[in-house]
Amino acid sequence: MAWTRQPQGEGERRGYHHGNLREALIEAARNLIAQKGPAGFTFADAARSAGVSSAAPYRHYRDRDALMADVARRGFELFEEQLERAWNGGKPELFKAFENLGRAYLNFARGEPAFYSAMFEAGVPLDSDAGLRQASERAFAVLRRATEALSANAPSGTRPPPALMMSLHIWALSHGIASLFARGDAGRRSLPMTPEDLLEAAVLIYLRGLGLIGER
Amino acid sequence: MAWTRQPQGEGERRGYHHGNLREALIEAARNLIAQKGPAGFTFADAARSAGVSSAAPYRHYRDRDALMADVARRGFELFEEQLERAWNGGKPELFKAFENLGRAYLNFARGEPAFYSAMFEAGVPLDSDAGLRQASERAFAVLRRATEALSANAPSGTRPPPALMMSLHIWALSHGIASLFARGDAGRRSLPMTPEDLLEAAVLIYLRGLGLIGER
DNA sequence: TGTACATCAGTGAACGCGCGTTCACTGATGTAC
DNA sequence: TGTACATCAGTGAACGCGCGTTCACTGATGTAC
Repeated sequence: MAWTRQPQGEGERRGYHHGNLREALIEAARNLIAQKGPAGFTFADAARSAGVSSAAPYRHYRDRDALMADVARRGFELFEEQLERAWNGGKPELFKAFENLGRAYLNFARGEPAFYSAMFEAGVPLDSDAGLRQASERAFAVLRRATEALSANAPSGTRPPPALMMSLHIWALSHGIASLFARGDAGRRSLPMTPEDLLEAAVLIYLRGLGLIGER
Repeated sequence: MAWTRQPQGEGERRGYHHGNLREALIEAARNLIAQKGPAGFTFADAARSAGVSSAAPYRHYRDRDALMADVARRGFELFEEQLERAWNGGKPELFKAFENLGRAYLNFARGEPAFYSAMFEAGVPLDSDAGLRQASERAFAVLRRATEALSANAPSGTRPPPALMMSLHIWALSHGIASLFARGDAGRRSLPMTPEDLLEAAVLIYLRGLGLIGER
């Protein structure tokens, strides 16, 4: 295994140079946020948790905020990846793929509470970093493409609904349900059904309201 | 003005006893959060900002978390009040009142970013305090009553939709739009329309999907 | 209505601790020849 | 292929600062008689 420059195995002893400290700091922050909330770690904590001296992070980040912004960026990249995989180009069937997309949103909030709060709640300004904004936009673009496919597929005779508006509605709906009921941390509210069922029902009603699916 | 025990005017000089430190600490926290984000203040900050020594808050709160929980509780109380006033018992007309309710949700997120993040994003566990949970439930109950009125008003011949589910859908939708596009802090995303228009359109489509309003 | 006393809600000084940040340094890596 | 050197990414010691928390205290308020 010599084709990666610094194969940093879990148990391996590292030398003077860490080799992948940037990644390690993001990973450390992610764990600490998951344990203690978005406010629950310091720059020094992250260094300690990555196993380096408290001065080392300054080689990579200006301060804690810069690290947080990078955590958010990584979060959006993973988010996009998971949404993309769930949507899968609309296969095997448009509505089924759309449902998978919604589930992926909820799963992300549940499985990655640290990324989720860094991305949406920690108060990281989107324009603090160009890469962050782009990553965020790319994730939303997956949703946008999906609603475009649905809109283009509107029954003949009906006017196809505007895809941008649809995607914003679906985004807000998924986001609301994820934030209130599906998040994987202490802020989650309990619910007399699964978040997935709640979301699916809402989407069905919404699509019916648009005339994209028939009456019950 | 002697009927309140400690009329604590803005410019007035206070004596040894503050008289209303609890309120002042909540107010201080609210301002500090609004300025510097949910993580942006310390217990000592709050004391300083309220004009008391750093030991004084311990007479009222065990620690910062307890103060935050109380901020969230106050937030829910104000939220309930504003929602209730907007709904106004469904007057003058059900759908108009329902629209007002949605607008009040967005207005709260916009006008009270500090309360909003303490209530929904700061990671305060709802069951950290019984009063907090109740305040949260009372706010939601306003929404619940509104959807019940709408459901009870369903056109004859159609089966009235379940009000609980409706209220959860509307809540999630409002919350998603508020969190993503209407919040009054740095996390807000820009939008090619007003959040109000986006929400109104979504609600109309949703109600049409439920058969509560006719085709366009 | 006055007085004595208990209780309450503040003060301010003190403490230990860990954070953020800087600095001269050093070991490891990359590269020019 | 070796060697010299520049660059890079770490160390660890040091610092000042402010936070959280405790404590004995004290001034103000409430109340019993």
